[in-house]
Amino acid sequence: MLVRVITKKFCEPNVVMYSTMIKGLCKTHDYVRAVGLLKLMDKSGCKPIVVVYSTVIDKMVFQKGIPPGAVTYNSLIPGLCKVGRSEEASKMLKEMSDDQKMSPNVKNFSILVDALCKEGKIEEAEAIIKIMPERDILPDIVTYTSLINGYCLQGYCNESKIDEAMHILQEITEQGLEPDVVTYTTMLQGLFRGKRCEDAKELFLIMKETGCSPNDTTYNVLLHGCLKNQQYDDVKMLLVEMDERGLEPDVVTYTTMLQGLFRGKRCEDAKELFLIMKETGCSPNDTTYNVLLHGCLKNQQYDDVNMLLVEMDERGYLLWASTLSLLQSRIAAKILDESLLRLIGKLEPKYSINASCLDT
DNA sequence: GTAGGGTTAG
Repeated sequence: MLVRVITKKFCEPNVVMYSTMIKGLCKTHDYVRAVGLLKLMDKSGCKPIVVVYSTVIDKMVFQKGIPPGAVTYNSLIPGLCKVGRSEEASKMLKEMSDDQKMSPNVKNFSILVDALCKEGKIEEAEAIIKIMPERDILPDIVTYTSLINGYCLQGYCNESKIDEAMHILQEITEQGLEPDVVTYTTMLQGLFRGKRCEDAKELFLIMKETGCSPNDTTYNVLLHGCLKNQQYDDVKMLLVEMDERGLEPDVVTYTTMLQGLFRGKRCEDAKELFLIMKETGCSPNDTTYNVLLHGCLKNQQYDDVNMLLVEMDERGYLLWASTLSLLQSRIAAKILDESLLRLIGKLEPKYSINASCLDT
């Protein structure tokens, strides 16, 4: 296909190239290829994907009135969900189920369930799950994980939804479905969201007892949850476990931890963690340095300020406005020496017009 | 087809 040749030989195709090719395919009613190209475009991270998706979908279904085949259905249902048209996806899935020649599978249904849950339409998602067995399709662990996630997302404003998520987890386990690492991680995140740290720790133990191995996402969720809920003493424990399992926190996880420790006024722990981070070969980035500087300044820890500024300068990192103003106020108050101003001047953010905005 | 993340004044 042309797009593969272009990608291989020259460069990533841009949105104009994709759209032109997709339009051409639609003209010849080759919707299967058009949808295939849409998927490729989506994967490549081309931005206005939602608009193109909607255009193709409308051309196919609503203008031409072409009865979609199984392949088209399977591409269209996730497409409709992606652009927030889950009601149409729902209707399409019903049509598909009613058609004797086509048999939607658990994947088709799960995509819809997931989309509904993310839109907050839990009841509709549950209705879908209920009709699945009538069509001889059993919801699997992925289907239920999406449902649990749906409840957990609502737990932001309604903590009782977390209980409902736990209840579902218990129910499906009793039915003989085995929760996997994604299910547990989803539930753990929900429990932390509802500030239920003890329940989260207990579930984490159960998870490991049942032989489900936590992965790096699980640990990131745990670390984040513990720090947000001021459970500082668990951090070291979790880091040791990660190490034992050969998992390593990345720069975002370290920076999150540093920020959490500073917020809890655990400056010594934060400094120690920064050393560990460097020793393990995880390179701090500009956010890490700003978080560190910000944390030190707010906690009246001035010994390392000069060193951090020098390191930022060596790496070509800039100061955030908030960090800069903290520095300036400390200098004005004669807490920090004026001689720092020369260095700070080099690290001040410079504002410029982003040329790429003018490209299109 | 399912889970995660860092900046925002005193």
